[in-house]
Amino acid sequence: MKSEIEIFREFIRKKGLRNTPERETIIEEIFASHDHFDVDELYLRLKSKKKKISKPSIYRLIPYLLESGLIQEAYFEDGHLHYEHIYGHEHHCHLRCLNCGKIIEFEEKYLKKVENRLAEKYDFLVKGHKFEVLGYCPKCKAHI
Amino acid sequence: MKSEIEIFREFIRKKGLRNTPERETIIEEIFASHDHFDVDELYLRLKSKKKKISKPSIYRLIPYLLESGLIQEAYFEDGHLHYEHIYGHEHHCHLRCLNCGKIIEFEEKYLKKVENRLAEKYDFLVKGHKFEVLGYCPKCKAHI
DNA sequence: GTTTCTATTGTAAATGAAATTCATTTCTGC
DNA sequence: GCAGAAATGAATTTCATTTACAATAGAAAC
Ligand SMILES: [Mn+2]
Ligand SMILES: [Mn+2]
Ligand SMILES: [Zn+2]
Ligand SMILES: [Zn+2]
Repeated sequence: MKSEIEIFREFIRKKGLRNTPERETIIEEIFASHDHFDVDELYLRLKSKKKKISKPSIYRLIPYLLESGLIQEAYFEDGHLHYEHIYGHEHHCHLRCLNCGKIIEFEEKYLKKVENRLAEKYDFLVKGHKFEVLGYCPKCKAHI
Repeated sequence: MKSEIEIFREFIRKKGLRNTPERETIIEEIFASHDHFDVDELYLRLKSKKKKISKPSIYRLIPYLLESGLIQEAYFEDGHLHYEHIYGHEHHCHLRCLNCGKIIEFEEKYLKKVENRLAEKYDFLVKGHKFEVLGYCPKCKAHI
């Protein structure tokens, strides 16, 4: 299986664009962890490792990572978007704590059937779904 | 069944807050239509009806409408939040066109069972869920 | 290797949604 | 009416994201 960076290099070449050390650095940092991420947090992680990457470079890269199928938008929280890896990851849903943001991932195969039923019923070309269950985690529910 | 405005008056009184003509005007406008809405669109609707309500008054009212159970966040699209009525509405999910924003609402009773299973398995206090199916509507899928 | 073309970069400025400040107004209970 | 507290609108601020622009640097052609 190809690595994320190989997928990206191929994608960027096919589009007739250019790869750069900055892009490789950002991608390396994103995929060094398996966690969800947001732009600011990623920027600070790079900064703390003395990698001088500007925020616009991150913002400009994200649409390409989305288009190449390496990441997707996971959820909108605290006023900004959070992303997650998808290349090489099984599709999954999120159980999210409304207080502390804790995320638990789970599978729910039935939803694929719902997609198919809707596609037929409403003549939609269905591309996917997002299923989020919201609530309070064990720690937080005690204090609310 | 109580009207939305009655629910709101009761809520605001119980909190020891005050109702105002501005709030009544905003609430009247929100519930005059059954559609989803966002702040800017609501502001413009009020403006076009010569109702001089400031945007901050709308932004300040929304947390109370959420807290009182009259509305909820529906989805994040085009850089801002969209809301929907919930008081007197059956819970439902959304099929959304990624191109034109068209929304189709549908029911999926099975998801309540998923909630219960997760609550037990992960010791969460579950408050609800969001299930969005994304794709392209009949009109848009022809042009993509 | 050099040239040439143009995508990418970082800095700075601009946007736009949402929140906040503050002086003024308006409720509400006494 | 009066006092105290809450709400208002205009203006300002904040913060995420985007854009402008001049300098830089891939990469393809020579
Ligand atoms: Mn995830
Ligand atoms: Mn709806
Ligand atoms: Zn929590
Ligand atoms: Zn459409």
